[in-house]
Amino acid sequence: MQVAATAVGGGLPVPPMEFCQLKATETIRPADDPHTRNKRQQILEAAARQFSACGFHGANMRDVAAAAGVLAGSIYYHFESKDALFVAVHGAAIDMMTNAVRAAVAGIADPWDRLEEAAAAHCEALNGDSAFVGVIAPIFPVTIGALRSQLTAQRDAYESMFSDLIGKLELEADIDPKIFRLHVLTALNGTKFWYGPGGMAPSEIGRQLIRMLRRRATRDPGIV
Amino acid sequence: MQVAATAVGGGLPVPPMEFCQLKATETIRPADDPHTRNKRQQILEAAARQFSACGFHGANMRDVAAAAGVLAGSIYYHFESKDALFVAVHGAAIDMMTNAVRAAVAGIADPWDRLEEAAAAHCEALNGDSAFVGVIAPIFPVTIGALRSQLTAQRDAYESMFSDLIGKLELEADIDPKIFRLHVLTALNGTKFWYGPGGMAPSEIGRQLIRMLRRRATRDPGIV
Amino acid sequence: MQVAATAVGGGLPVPPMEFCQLKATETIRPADDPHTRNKRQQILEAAARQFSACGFHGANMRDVAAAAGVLAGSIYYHFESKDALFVAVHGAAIDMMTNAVRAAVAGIADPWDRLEEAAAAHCEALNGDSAFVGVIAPIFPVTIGALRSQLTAQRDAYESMFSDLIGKLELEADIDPKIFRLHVLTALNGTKFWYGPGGMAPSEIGRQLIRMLRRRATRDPGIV
Amino acid sequence: MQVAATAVGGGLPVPPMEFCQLKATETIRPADDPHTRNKRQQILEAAARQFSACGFHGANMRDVAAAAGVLAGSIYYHFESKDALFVAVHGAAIDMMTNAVRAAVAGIADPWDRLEEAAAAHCEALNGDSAFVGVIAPIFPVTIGALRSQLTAQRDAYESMFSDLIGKLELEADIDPKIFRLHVLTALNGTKFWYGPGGMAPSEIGRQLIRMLRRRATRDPGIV
DNA sequence: GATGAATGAGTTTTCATTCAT
DNA sequence: TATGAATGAAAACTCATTCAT
Repeated sequence: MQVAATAVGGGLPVPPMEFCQLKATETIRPADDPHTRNKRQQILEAAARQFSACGFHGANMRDVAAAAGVLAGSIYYHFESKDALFVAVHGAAIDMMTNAVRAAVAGIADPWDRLEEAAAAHCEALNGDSAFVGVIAPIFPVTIGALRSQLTAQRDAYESMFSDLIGKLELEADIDPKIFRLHVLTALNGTKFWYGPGGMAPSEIGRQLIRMLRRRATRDPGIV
Repeated sequence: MQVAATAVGGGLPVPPMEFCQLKATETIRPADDPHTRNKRQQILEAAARQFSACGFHGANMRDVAAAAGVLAGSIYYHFESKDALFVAVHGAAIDMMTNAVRAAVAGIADPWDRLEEAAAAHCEALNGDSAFVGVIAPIFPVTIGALRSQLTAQRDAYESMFSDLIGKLELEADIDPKIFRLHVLTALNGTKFWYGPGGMAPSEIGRQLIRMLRRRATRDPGIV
Repeated sequence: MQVAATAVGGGLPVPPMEFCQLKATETIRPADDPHTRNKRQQILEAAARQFSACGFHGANMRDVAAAAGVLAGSIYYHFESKDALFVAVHGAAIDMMTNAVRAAVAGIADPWDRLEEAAAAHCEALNGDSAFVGVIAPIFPVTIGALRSQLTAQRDAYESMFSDLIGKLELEADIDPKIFRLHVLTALNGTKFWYGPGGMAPSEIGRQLIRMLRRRATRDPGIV
Repeated sequence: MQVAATAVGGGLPVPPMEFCQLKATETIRPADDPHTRNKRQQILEAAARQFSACGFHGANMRDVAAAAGVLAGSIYYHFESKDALFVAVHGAAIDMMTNAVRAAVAGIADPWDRLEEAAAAHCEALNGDSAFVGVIAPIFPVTIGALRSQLTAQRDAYESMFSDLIGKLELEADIDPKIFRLHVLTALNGTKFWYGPGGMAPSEIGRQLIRMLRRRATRDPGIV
């Protein structure tokens, strides 16, 4: 199931609020759904959707529970607290993206090609069919102090992959690789706010970003 | 007073939570402060800081009030609701940024130079000394449905400036100007999540982004 | 209004549970009651009754609120938390007892007489018409760690009055004054569990305890 | 394992909360422990410790279960409800104390000596090495209505032993035997709130109370 | 006998909002 | 204009209890 923002007014659109407004019951999957592995997983997925759509503070446990087909109290059998649930979702999302990116770059040699594949995979995971990983992007600013260190730790390993990828590029002397990496990642994450179905495919959007940054001189020095 | 995120762990850092943890009283300016223009303005500024730091749902009226040196109930004389307060802050921020960008590009002819100045101004306003406009970036995902249309309307005029700026560029054929614009704006806004004092200046960070994207062929065709 | 335990079965009775079972509405005093000083005081009194009757964990904020004629949320305007409310009640109770005991011993010279008056006052305050001070006795065992230090501090001053009173007695050599004080105070507090109207007056019960302990040899050596 | 209150600040100390703060797992005895008789007994003991330390409302089934090495649901195979569990613990405690007191006074003739031995035994059982009987004292005030009659019934037999013991004393005419008994029992129970290891032994504390009350005239008229 | 998973009513607490003064 | 006090709905979380396995 895919929930995506539709660009409104042609500009940088405000993000999708569908879940926040959706009656929780509409998103309940029946217990016998073949895709249902177990309750913990269902809760994790429901939480991913709610956090994705509403942010940490905007999401509430009752809606998560309803979306997972359980009562609010039942979540606490599986997760210690809202914080812990968020950390679990975030960790799972990071894991998925790590796997996706790793698989995407495997067997590719050219540094710019590797980065392009990584960006495509990141964007695809973030906006693709599962959209489980939506938490990655939007919750940044509503994260509370207590969660910071845990989330940072989870992200570090993921982002070091991009550091490595970018470290292999031959960037112009006036480009700081760290600034480069941060701009790339935030632009990629930013797609969560404006991507909508019907337009360019997520992976292609990711690719475009890297192509914009790829200097012709580097890419195809002979012609220039 | 400036509150900025410090990059933690070398990766994409979680954003600054200083305001959320600051005792409200510490941010109260005495009513006779020479900088105090009036209560409405003070509330607006306090709200900008809180919304910036905590997001829409994470911020609360009592802290805004305390930071403005009034009681919670008093806000309602000046603003109809939390939503209205947010829209007012957002509108004021957009106005400031519009002015800043307009002033920055005035008198500059080259399209890429114009974009670079615009990006520098955007970044400076977002992360600079006043940082009033912080609301622009982080609260996207926690915005509730009822606010969407109002916020979108406020943004449209601002973003059309960037549309115009980018429309003047001679982009490669395989680059979609709309995707280009969205990537630029989200990357620029993303600086809110990782910029910290002590590193590169905000305006230089904005400039770097455009320089990364500026094709040598386009910028300086004679040499290539 | 007085709520007291009635001894059941002739033994050490379990304490009164009337308040726990009473419908909250039955204890609401109308807002125009002449005895009503203000809401904070009313909440304090209602809390004293609930904590007295049910203990710290057994009492709940909703019942306290209802008994004070406000909604549960309103309590938090006056008190930061349940803990803080309890500490406030406890402190007020200690103050009342301190005053009562101080007044009772004023102008009396004989050490045993002074202790007897103090015991009478303590018992009277604990079980008398107001019974506000009921918290003193029963909540001991349900006190949570975080409250311990605050409650202990409040008690120390009060109990040092008894230390002083007892220090003036000429106790037999084999009687430890500290053990003596602790036995006296717990016995006095214990009356909260078994005192009931219709029997001996509280002050007389307190007096009896001291008389039981007062050695004839000490009191009236000439006759023996 | 013994958990006792340490007097804090020199006054009537708030009671021990060690168990409430102890991680449940730390108190689990492995199932093959030679001291383990059976699960029911383990649950009873764990419950005694929790109720003792936290009171009826403050104790919770999950901690009792963890301390007994079972899951919360499993308790319900052995006991119908939390109330029933409490009644069982209370009954067992009363039985132990009854046996202890009966054994202590056996073969002793002098009424005051008999009472002194009974008090020593009561205090020893309450604060001694096993301290299983801790429930006796502190939960009084948090007992809920439904339990009253059952608890009272269990206590009656125990307390009638003290009635008998006291009935044999030749008390002064102005001392009411019932008041005397109640003061003695509550003072004895009160030791639970202030006794701590390192000071006087529990049995000696009990003895001291009786010695304080034992009139020299009555005890040893010839000498005086 | 025991467990894992859930329940649902209840807990304390928060917070946007109102309103008489 | 601003405040002190209150509201009431909703939040996160707890906990005794149930029940199929």
